[in-house]
Amino acid sequence: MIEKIYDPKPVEEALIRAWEEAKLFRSTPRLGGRPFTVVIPPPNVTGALHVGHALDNALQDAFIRHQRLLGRQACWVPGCDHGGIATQNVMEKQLKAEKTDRHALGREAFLERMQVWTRDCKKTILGQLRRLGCSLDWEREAFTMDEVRAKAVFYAFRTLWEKGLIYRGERLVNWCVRCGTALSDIEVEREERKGALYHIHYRLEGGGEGLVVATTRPETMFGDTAVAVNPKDPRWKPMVGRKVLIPFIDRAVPVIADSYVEFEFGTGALKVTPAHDQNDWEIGQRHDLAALKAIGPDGRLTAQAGPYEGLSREKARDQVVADLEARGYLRKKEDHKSPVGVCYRCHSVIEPLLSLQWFVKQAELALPALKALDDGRFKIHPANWAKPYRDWLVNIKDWCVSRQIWWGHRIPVWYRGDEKPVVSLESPGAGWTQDLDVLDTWFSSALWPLAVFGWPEKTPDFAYYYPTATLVTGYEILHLWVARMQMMGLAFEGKVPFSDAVIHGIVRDKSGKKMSKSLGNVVDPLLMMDKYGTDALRFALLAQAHPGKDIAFDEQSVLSARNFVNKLWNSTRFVLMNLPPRAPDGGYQLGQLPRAELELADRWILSRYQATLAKAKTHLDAYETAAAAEALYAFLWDELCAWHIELAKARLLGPDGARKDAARTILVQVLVGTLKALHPLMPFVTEEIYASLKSYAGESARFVLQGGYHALDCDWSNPEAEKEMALVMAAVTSIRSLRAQLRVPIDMKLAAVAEGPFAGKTLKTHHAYVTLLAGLESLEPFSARPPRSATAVAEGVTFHIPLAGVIDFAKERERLGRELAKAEADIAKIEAKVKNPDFLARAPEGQIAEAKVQHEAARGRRDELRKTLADLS
RNA sequence: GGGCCGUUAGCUCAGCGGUAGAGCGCCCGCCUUACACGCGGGAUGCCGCAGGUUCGAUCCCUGCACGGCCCACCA
Repeated sequence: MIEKIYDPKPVEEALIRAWEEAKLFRSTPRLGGRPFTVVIPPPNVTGALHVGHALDNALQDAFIRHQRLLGRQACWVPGCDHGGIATQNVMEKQLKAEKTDRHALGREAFLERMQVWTRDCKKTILGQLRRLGCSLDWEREAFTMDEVRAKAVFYAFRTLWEKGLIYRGERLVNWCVRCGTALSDIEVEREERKGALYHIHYRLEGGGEGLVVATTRPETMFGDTAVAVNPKDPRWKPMVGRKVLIPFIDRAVPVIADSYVEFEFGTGALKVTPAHDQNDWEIGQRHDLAALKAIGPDGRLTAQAGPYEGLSREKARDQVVADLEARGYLRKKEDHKSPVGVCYRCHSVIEPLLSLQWFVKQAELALPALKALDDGRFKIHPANWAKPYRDWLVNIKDWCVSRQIWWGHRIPVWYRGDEKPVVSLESPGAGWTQDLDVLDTWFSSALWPLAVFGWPEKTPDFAYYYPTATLVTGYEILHLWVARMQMMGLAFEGKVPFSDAVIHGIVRDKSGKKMSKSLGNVVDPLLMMDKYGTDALRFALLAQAHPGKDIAFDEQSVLSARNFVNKLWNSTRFVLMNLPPRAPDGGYQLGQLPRAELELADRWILSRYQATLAKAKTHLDAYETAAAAEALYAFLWDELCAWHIELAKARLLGPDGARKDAARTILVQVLVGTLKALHPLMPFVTEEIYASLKSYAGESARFVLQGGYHALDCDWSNPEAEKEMALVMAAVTSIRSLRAQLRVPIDMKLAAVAEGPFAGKTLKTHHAYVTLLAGLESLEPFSARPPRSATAVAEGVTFHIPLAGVIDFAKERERLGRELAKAEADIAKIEAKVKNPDFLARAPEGQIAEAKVQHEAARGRRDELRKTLADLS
């Protein structure tokens, strides 16, 4: 450990191996205390991990390590999700590149290929999680489609079926033409697309003017089974009850009255296509209309469309519009923007399609989840996500769970002729055929916290680890996944599957845009780790992960974090350089310090140290990594390194003895304590450093996690020392500022004279601090102002530094002028308060007293500056 | 249409009732032996707009504007 620069790669590799060999993250059921259990949001086996995963898992790892350091038994379960449509799409792309497709391959062969792909992909993903430093219990690896999970899925399906909560029926569903499958409502995203509103003339049956409907989807008109108008619309009232003819095919449909229709929109007349529009479907239900399919599952027009049969939706629209126009049916075409549903996996436009699907009834399942939220058994962090979560549960609709793809859990229902279907994992016997569909991938995901512990078997693991503690995930799957886990967990076991959900934001690119392959703005976490080290990437992400907020990811932040890692490394290097080769028996302990005799820098840093550890703990308890990171960063860099280490140097370089040992003790203890506090955020460098420091701290644990957080031997908080040190710091800064602004070379040692109300005490006790840090040669109490001197005014103390022949006094006057202006601005602000009778009458006493002190101080400062300026003129 | 979040230094973002903060960037000076992945110093802000509450508001309340996200059946 002597390199000037920390080299992460070899350290990380060695530690990953060491942790795993020591089974450091292994958890088994044991007596006493509830464990802190977390299940990983299983990444889809679609490829490699992205920065979003890095954030999600870094957060979980931070929380898990934090709990372990607090002494809690913790368990973090790894695994992957088979990822249904998403994964099948990846494979289909591969096949396409090979100029073939899944149908040519056949179901069996296709699934075999999927298995091979899955195996490789899991390996990649879990390897990446290892590299990220994730303290997962590797022996618990689970997969949503492995044998144990398949049993859970079957059991869940059967139980819901038996309770009458699963049914099969022909409904209007969201159909993705490209993926060739139905989707649930929440798998449909809305996108604003430019289109047109077409005004189309429908003639009256038997002659007559008829009416004009307005539609964005003329190609669906072959599926029309009515035209609807508002019952209160005087324009169309006479038409109600008559019949109009669909252009080209001349099929007659009734004009009906339904209050769903808006007066103002379009022409006030709506063509009703129950088989291809949700609203039309509902109107159809109310009026007992037939649902005619004009578009098939392949996205092409059906025989209903007569001459247009076989055309794709898109081509049909163009053709129909052209023909309408040619034949004089098109009365008007206006630009129209409307939100259309698109597939969340492939972004092609969703076709509402009438088809036979499996559904899970939701209303009944949602109630316990609502109750758990309302009575606080389930908490969402940050809390503002609770409302959208709640609203969704309240307005929940039945969940379409069947998918017309191959990759997934096959629906365990078997059919034979007209017999009643049988729910079974295996074939019930000869002649039975299984349902061709598979279950929505989110069905198995919803069971994840149950299934990873062997449920529905009553395993010891399940008894011990379920329910879990905290779930960490992004807000984009709050409904898709979080809500469904709550529903399932409560439905099957009567307990919330996790008591807390931590909802984080999305990692976006530098300019705030969502990362996507097509935009080419994706950040590869592996590349970041290669360049800057894992700790740097983790720290950069965690330091920006404010609850629920998106992160605009800039590589610069990783570089800053890398610098911070190096800062920690070098402070350790410095401390080690100043320690004897071998640690004393029992190490350096704070308890051995002569408390009463500690010098200011020590009392101060211990006070700050204690406050910082408390702050970091509070923030991590509340899942706020950014605030914890900031507190530790500021403490280590701006307090420990910038001031305390500088002040300790004198003693460390001096003769052996009690003073040196005190300095060593404090440095060792504070550094080890800080490093442990940082460990959840950056496990590698802290582990590495701990190994070389622990003996000096009198610790024998092999790894940080085994040692637990540093416990303080007593209360080191010391407001007086903090106040006094602030004075020293202000004094040093003011002299440094003077030097810098007047270009006094750093190696030129200055002789100074100090005066002021606190000067006596400050000088006497802390003479050495100011002398050392401000580059003074001598510092004498004020007896008389030396002639031709520059002046540094800090709060409560004024330094006069003779500099005749060194500096330009015109410049000094200028500088003092700036200082004076600042002082006067301060006074003005404070006076506005102190001279306000209302403030004096109504503000709390402490505030008034404080303001008066500030006022006095500022005035003293101003007077000092004025006097000095006068002397120089 | 409903809801949520944001609007603070050039950029990215903290702070959320008592004289405006960080990181990066910028300017000046330093290889001062832990660290140039560093050290010292400096500049920069109508804290979105308008009202209100308060002795006092960047912070609380109400409107408004702009941006983003989620939900939603105007074809």
